[in-house]
Amino acid sequence: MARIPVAQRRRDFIDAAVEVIATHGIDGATTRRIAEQAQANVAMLHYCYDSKEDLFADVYEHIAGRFREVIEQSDPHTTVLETAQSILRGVMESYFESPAFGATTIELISWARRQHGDRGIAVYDQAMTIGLDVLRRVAAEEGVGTEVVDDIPYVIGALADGFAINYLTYGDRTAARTQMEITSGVLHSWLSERLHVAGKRSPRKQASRA
Amino acid sequence: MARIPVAQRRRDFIDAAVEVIATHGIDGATTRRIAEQAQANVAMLHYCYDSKEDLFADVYEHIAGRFREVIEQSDPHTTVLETAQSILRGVMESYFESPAFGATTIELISWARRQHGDRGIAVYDQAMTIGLDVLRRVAAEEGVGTEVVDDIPYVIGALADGFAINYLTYGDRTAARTQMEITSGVLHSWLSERLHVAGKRSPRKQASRA
Amino acid sequence: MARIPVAQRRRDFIDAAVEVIATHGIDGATTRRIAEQAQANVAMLHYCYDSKEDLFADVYEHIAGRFREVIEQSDPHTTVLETAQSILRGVMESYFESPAFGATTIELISWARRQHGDRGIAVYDQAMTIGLDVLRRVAAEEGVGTEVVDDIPYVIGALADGFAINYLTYGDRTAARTQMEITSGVLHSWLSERLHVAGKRSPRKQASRA
Amino acid sequence: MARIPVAQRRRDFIDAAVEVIATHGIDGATTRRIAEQAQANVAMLHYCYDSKEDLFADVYEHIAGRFREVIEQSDPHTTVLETAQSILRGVMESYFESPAFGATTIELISWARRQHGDRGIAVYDQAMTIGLDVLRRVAAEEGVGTEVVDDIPYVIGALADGFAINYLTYGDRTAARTQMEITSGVLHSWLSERLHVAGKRSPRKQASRA
DNA sequence: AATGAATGAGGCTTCATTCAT
DNA sequence: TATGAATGAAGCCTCATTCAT
Repeated sequence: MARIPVAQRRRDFIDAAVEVIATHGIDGATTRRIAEQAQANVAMLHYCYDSKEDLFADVYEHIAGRFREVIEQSDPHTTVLETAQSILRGVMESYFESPAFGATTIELISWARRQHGDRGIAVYDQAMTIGLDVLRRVAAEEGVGTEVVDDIPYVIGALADGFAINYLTYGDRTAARTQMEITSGVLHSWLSERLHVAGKRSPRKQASRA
Repeated sequence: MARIPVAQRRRDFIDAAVEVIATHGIDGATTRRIAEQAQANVAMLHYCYDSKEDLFADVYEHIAGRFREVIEQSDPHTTVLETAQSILRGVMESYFESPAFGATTIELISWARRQHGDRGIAVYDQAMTIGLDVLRRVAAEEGVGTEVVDDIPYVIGALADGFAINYLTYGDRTAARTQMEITSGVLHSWLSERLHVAGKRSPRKQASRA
Repeated sequence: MARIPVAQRRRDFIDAAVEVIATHGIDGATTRRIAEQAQANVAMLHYCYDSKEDLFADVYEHIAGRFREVIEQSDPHTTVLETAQSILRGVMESYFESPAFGATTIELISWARRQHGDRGIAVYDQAMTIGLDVLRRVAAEEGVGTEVVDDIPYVIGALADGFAINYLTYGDRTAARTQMEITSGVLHSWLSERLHVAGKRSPRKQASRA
Repeated sequence: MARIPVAQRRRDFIDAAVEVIATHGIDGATTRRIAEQAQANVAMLHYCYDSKEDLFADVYEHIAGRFREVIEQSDPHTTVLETAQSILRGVMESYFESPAFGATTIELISWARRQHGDRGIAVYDQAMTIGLDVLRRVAAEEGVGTEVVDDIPYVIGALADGFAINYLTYGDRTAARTQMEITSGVLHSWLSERLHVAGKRSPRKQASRA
């Protein structure tokens, strides 16, 4: 009935897919359910996307895009510590704001690993690389050796993923708020110590601490 | 075929399921594949388990059991810091030793959240509770206020889960070894600081630091 | 797009259909593919033809028309033997020149038999009748009894169809050239003998030889 | 219900497929229709065959097998002429006896050409080769140069295919009987002349006549 | 005359599960 | 205890066709 251009329809399907994946998981995200959620026909889905996998790839890009936004918005901060904190908080907040987004992210990571080995890594890597770039830029301005920041993206990622799994399992917003604080504190402790140690040495050449 | 008692058969199916879930994901873990991996018949599977879901529930318990073992083995340590470190390391090592175990865990967490909201929480909670008990016991012996350790299980869980996702995505053992060190270091920094702060105050009443 | 009159569009669709049927077979000849080949829109096809079946009926007529042309071009020859040879050769040459034409013919014969029992017969019959007319005219001029030629169209048809199937299966042009000679020789042998026998008898009443 | 072993079921499906292909053509031979004809379930079909294509491949072999039988039964005849006639008649009779067999053969030839280029050729070739072997053996016993028979299989094949198409189009058994006689006569005329010419030369070294 | 968007029907295939032996 | 055979439901996808512009 309502004649909607394909571009818009695609966006609808992506949103619908995020919702359905979050609720039913990757394997429960059937074309039927997604079409229903998008108030469309199963045939329509295949009019917009050649295959279900194509749709998922777009969902994947969509999710990755939101990560990029979150990370890049943390640019203006001045110190490495503040920037890292800002990125971690941004990511956790976006999980917090939209549990569907978080759940879908976790589901897609598994999906990507199985279906597209390299592709899954690529997007994950991309997020890491962008974070690293931001941090290095800040480090340079701060006069800190850029190698100091190399491990930070991994720690941020691990903490954020860990927070997400916990939040999604319990679904408790109050507890999640507290855990965001704790998680943030964990990053703060580690990074403060790390930067302090690095500061004592010559800013060049610094080995990663175990 | 050799007549195998049901109990043994069940164990075979659980092991087979772990392997298949790790390789093909939850959705790729079909009854056929699991039966094949267990060198059994599809009908046999339904002779041992009423439904696929029942089998998965058992798999879930099995995984939880292994976590319990890992945690409880960390009991003998004397300080809170050492105990926490030991638990985290133990969990990460078990992921590292058997990627199938790690992958299956991640898959099952999502599955449990969807299929058995409460049940998923129950098992997760159980692991947390056991960890907390161990830590409290140690804290009491160490003469530290037991509330200090309340947040530790969450942090250990988040760090371990984050490590697991990263490791499973990249599948790089060398990088994983390094990341185990980093992750361990993160816990150390946070916990040292936390315990130090707690020590300066009166051992009673201690707020979580933001 | 350029505004093309329906009549021209129809011709384009027919040509496109011939090409697509030859390549993908009757069942692979989808509206999409045909429209694509005709550089048109799927909806356009249904603007020109009410249904896919209608289009195929037109394709069928088109093919039949080409047969008529081939047969009628053999008119000027003077003896029955020469005329029959000319028709057979003409048909085989047209298969040889355009394998798409041959393949489509074979495909459509099956289609017509299934879809339009009578219609399929009609077109086949038409070609036979035209051939028969031509041969009778020549026979009359040659002073031979016209009944002698009654079976010739069937033999020509059978030999031509047999040649076509073989050629389309192997797709070997060199072999096909040789087989055209052989096929031609077969007709020659049979017809010479038949005409010789008929000549010896009274030109009236002649039984088909077993 | 009726618990039938897979081997038997497979045979049922093959028979059903022959029937359905004959009636609805290759493209009309859907799994549903075939299962229905075999009084089975669509899922049952996939229990016996991994895919529809696998079933068709078996149908193909089945058809080819019947051809082999027909050809090999013509072995005992003593002269090349009689043997060739016997083979041609045998093939035509089998078409005549079971129009479904004939129609399916024609349909499968197209299918094989499209789906399995080489495989289609292989079976066609096989039939030709077997025919050639039989003829050569007879020729040797008859003291005729074996090269004389090289073109005979092609001619038999072409005549038989041509007969089949005609018969299947008209479906007229009375006419078909007559046409079998005519077709047989065509082969007789050609072969007699050919053998006569070959006989006049030295029985060794003989070029194929155009 | 032309074309993007829409859809119900049906294609093949796989699934978890049950039945009969 | 064990296992071949059976099946309804549902998976993804493509088709011919129509609608609205």
